[in-house]
Amino acid sequence: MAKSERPQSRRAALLEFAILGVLHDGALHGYELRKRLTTALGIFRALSYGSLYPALRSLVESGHISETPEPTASGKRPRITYQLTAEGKEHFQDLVAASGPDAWDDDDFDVRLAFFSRTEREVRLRILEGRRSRLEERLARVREVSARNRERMDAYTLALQQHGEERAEREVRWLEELIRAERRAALDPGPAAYDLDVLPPTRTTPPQNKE
Amino acid sequence: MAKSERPQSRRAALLEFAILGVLHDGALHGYELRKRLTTALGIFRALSYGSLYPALRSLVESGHISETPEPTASGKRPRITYQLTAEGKEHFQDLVAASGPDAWDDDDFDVRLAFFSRTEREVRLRILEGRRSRLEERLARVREVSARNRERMDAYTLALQQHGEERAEREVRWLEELIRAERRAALDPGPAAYDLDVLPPTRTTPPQNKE
DNA sequence: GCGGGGATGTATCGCGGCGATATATCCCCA
DNA sequence: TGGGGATATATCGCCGCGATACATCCCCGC
Repeated sequence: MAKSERPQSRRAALLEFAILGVLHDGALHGYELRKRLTTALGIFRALSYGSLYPALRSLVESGHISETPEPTASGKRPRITYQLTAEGKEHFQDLVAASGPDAWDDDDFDVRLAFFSRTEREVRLRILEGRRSRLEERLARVREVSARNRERMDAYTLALQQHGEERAEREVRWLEELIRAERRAALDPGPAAYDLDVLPPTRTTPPQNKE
Repeated sequence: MAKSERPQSRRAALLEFAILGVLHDGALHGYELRKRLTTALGIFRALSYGSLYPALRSLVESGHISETPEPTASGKRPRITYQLTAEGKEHFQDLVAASGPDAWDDDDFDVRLAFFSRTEREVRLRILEGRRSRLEERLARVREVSARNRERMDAYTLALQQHGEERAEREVRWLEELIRAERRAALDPGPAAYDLDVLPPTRTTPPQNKE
């Protein structure tokens, strides 16, 4: 197996994880890969090529992906498609199986969730619950600050504060719904019909079609 | 007036704006200033000294703030307090009066909102409305993507997508409440009892005290 | 059929923000 | 008396991001 080249910063490690995940179902070239990471998955809102291409190069060097120049007809403009190697697949499985203590940070969590359908149920539950308690800690801290100097705050700061709290509460409730669904699916029909379609409609607002 | 030294990157300009705003009601030293910017205001979640001190230096050089070493009793450990200069106050007034086309970006908006009580009503309304349409654009884009490949998405991506949509919808509603309140206060009791206590309770969930 | 504009596509560079780290003082408590 | 934690100032290196460059393809107007 190729040497693994510590993924330097936490940010870069996350990006590499996301790349492996996206590449896991199909080879892509950089441009399309970037679109998947930004538009489709919603993760990495504005990913720069100045981050993407170095990350791809690093992954090639560490042997997790390989690049193949694709000759388009005659002999000009070679597009480069990237695909997972066997080591890359293996490495992704390792990463997706481990729920490190970072898996519930904001960015990390979104990426982990994006690959939940390739994650074991046990790990999914651990991540969801970790995320929930992380969120509850944060909420408690915010509430405490808010209570301590409520009278010193002007109306706008107060409004922002309350909106923040409400958003956090909603996310906790959303997480609890996901957790319940996981638990239900884990016990309900025995080990059959795995992984998909286990979620109830998560929409908590009535099906209003506004505007 | 001192030369103004273009604030380089957008991020740095935002930080300088926030510093001026916080310093506007009282001189502070760096450590406390950082706490205000992170804990209290919620903006700049994790502001590094590697950003703060250079920004302070830049503001001193441009003449917007001044630093005074504070001798603590004998002759050791001089704490440095920073305060606005006349130019700094003036500059902050200019910044708070202008609603540039960036005022409705995520980070920018939070900072602008934090200083709303020192912002004229007209500008407040423009910023709130700008933010709302920005959010609606984003929501429309997300919805469109979501509709285009709903069947290709697994249950988890779908759940994440829906949660994101719902959050955006809520924020739009929250903004509309703020806008209504501004409009009401602008017409209602004539020009008296300005600026504060104009907001109704923004909490939209019933006052449940959970857990 | 020609040329402009926009999407597709690969690639690099400089600037500056951030995390880590160093250093120092003060104060509380064991 | 010394360890631990809050307070406080400061810097450094790494690397992520925005800008930019360059090239191809294709559609549309005229």
